[in-house]
Amino acid sequence: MPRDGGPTRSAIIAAASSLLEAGGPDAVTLRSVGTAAGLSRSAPYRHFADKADLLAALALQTLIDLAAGVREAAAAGRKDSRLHRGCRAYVTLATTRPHHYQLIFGDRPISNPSSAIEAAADDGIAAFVDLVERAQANGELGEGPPRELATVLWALLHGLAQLQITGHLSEPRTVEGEAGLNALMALALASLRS
Amino acid sequence: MPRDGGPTRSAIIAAASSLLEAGGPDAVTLRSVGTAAGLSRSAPYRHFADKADLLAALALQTLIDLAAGVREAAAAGRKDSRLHRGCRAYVTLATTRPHHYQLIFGDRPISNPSSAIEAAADDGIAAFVDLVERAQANGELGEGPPRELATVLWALLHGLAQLQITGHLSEPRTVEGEAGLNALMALALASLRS
DNA sequence: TCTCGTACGTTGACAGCGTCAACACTCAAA
DNA sequence: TTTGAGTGTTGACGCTGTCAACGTACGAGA
Repeated sequence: MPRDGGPTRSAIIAAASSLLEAGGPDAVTLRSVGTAAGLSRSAPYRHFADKADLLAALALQTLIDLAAGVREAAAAGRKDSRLHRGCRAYVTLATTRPHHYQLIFGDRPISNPSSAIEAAADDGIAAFVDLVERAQANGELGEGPPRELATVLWALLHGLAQLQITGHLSEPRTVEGEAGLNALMALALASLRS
Repeated sequence: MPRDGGPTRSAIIAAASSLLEAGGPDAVTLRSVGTAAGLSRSAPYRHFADKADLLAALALQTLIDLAAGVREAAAAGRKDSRLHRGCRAYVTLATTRPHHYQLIFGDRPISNPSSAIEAAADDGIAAFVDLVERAQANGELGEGPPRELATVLWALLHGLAQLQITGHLSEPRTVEGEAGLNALMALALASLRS
């Protein structure tokens, strides 16, 4: 019976997170997670229903961090527009921790699509809606229903990020490296100007 | 030592494909694939280096089918523009066989990113470049480098498809069902008009 | 103070998995 | 006829997720 925010539970998630970042999904076994958290192999079962449940918790955390990162980057700095800063932050966060990001969009359905995950995804969309509305207000984006436009924006950024993560953007196809990815994003935003 | 196009190899791929479509990635074990192909459990090892290699072959086939489907839909019918038909075909193909589609963008890197996969991805981009160039010619899309615009278009469609597959598009967030998805796509294309 | 239930952690065990080694058969080329 | 490559089989291995059984610490109620 999982207690909500116990320190052991957090330690387990942190251990899984480190293993995932360092070695990819294959490195995350319940045994290695237990060991890395200073526990023994099936201790995670006291805090998570199964492995999928643990990974879902990690995906949830990633989703929350992503939305927070977008808001933060949009609010801070003044080099270019809020819209650009927010979008760049999303793609950068995704490509910097590719395995975490892939967790959110992996094939195996998130075992507990409960309130928490739903709320986090809603919050992510809300961050994009905010970007869109402000961009529309200052003429950076054309008219249109903000919620739907925000979804399109999310899809676009997600597509770019994942194409990059999976290596489908490399030369000789289109672009190279982070600079190329940013250029592509700028082109996309410019095209959306309408 | 895998022979190129042997019938047994094709049977193994077909068996894996059926299992994947019917039961998702967890249903695809080398044992079940062997059995479904009328062979025994480690027969696939005569035709594929390992499981990842088999799945890569399936991903390759999916990528090829995808590009062909887009070209075909773009060429046939006259209800709306080539651009719309091609884009709708991509999203429909992706969401109709979600597990296959997810194979292409899964976390585990494709083991043999060899000429074949590269060529298939290149060909997919080429199909989108063609759509973009024709759309630019008749004013449906604004100016801009076709190759880069095609990549943006691919990213957008991929994002929409995968958001849909993973359930992130359902109400109460944005849209519901295939009709909603198509509406979203139309909105995106209209926004790209520039 | 004693008791007891609950949350937490451990070890032992199991079936299923990917994988490889050893072996067997088939059949075209020498 | 021999041979070698290609193709298939079974046995066995270590690793994995998972569960049952067991131990322990500790706060609440008698």
